[in-house]
Amino acid sequence: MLETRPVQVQHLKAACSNCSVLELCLPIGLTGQEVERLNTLIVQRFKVKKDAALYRTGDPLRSLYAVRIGSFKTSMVSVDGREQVTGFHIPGEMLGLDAISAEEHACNAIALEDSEVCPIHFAQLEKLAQNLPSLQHNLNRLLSREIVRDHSMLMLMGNMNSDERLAAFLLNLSQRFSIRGYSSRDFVLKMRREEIGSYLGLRLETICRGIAHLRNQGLVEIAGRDVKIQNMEGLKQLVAGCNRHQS
Amino acid sequence: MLETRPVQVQHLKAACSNCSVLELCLPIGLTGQEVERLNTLIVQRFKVKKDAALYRTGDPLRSLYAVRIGSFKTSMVSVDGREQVTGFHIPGEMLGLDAISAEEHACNAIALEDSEVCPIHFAQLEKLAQNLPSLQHNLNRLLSREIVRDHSMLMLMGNMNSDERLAAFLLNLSQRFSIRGYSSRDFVLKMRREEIGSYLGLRLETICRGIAHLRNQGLVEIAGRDVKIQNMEGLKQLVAGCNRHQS
DNA sequence: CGCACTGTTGATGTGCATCAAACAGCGTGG
DNA sequence: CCACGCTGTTTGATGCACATCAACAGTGCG
Repeated sequence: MLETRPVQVQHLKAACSNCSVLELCLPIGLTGQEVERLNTLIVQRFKVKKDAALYRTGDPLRSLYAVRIGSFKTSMVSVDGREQVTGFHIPGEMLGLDAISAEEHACNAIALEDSEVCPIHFAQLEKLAQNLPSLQHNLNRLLSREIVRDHSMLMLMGNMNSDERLAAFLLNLSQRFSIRGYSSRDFVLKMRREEIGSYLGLRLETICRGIAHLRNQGLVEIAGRDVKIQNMEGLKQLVAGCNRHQS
Repeated sequence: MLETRPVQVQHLKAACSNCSVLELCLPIGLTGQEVERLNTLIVQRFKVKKDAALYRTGDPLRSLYAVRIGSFKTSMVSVDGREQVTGFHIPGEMLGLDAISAEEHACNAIALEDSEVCPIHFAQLEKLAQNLPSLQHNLNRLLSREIVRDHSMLMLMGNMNSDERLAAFLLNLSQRFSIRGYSSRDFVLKMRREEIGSYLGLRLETICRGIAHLRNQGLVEIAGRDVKIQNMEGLKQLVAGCNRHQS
């Protein structure tokens, strides 16, 4: 399907090698034989119903999870019940990286729709990675990429106003859908306004108003959860002042 | 200086095995022999003058850096010049983890005072980690811990008011100094009010006012950059509603 | 169909940003 | 030695962006 696919994997049936999100998760850059070995880690994929938890804060780390189908939010909940959404995850993205630190999950992962994941047994993954340098390297990069992403979110929370945050959010989703092979201009939000708000450090009403602002500027057309981006460049300009740069 | 290639740990002069921050960085849990091998990665420690950059955004990743003496801030700068401080780093803490992702640094690291670091050549570290499972495990945990820390910051930015943020900041520093063997009630801020503000998503004036509030409540005594925590429990209660918990 | 959930829009309030001014510390040079 | 400028801190006055409160409309599911 893609040129990044390693050789002779077409007969593998159950895991990474015929997984549609192959190139986005751990196996990228591995040879067919190496993928085959990674394959052995994956006991069996499973489904998670909408609104069900894939894991919860404090659950012991058994596996990392690659999202195959559907989408998830990860969130922390304070003792007084306030939720902070820390991320949204679409197919091809990894869940559970924050659990490696203390060997227990540090957030909740909730399915935003009926979804399916590839569990990757972590202890076995670490063991296998000892013998597969490129697998280890990919895991390192995956962890580091999450750190970079979080730092961008801190920049957003610290320096952007509400409209800029919303624009940045939509652009980010757009890019990730694009990488996945979906339309970058036309997609569906699987999360509620309140969850977007929590993620961006805003109230749900502010999200609604931000949507209205972007619509009035002709940048997007958003009806309910259906998004059409009408002026990608305009959106980028809106966020432009806040991107990091050299020096 | 490329001095010794010693065989026994007690003879080592230049690296991990006699480093005062040994237990906090990568070598934790390694055997003496393993530390010796890690040792070979460290070409030579070096000093960074106050206000000088250890690295800058876009610099190629050569090494990770363990802070030995002094302190650093890491920050991203937007094209219109606004700075977002993404972290402060004291001795025993690692710098440069966000560079693994793209093999170039994603932020600036600036010394807050005259400081000293241990560079750890990353390519060699990865290679060595192939043969030292516990070293690889420590690196994984280090990366994951940074992710957990960033998620806590997102919670802070999304859900806490200015006084709570400041209290959380002081408590966090206090705990880290405590781990390092320094006083948890009595320490010096090496950064300016403006940098604290950037880190917490607030203006410097708001930091000053927050300090006044905490002082008026008898929680702390802060004069310039000298901090004395007078009511640790009170500070914790102030932040309490915002800590993550099970479920 | 009806009820619960989600989203939209308006009116009002407030926490923090912004603007402004004074002060403290500190090194420099007359 | 003090005068001076520079940087960093503190405190006050004012304004604004977003939160909060409230009413209502749209959506979907039992």
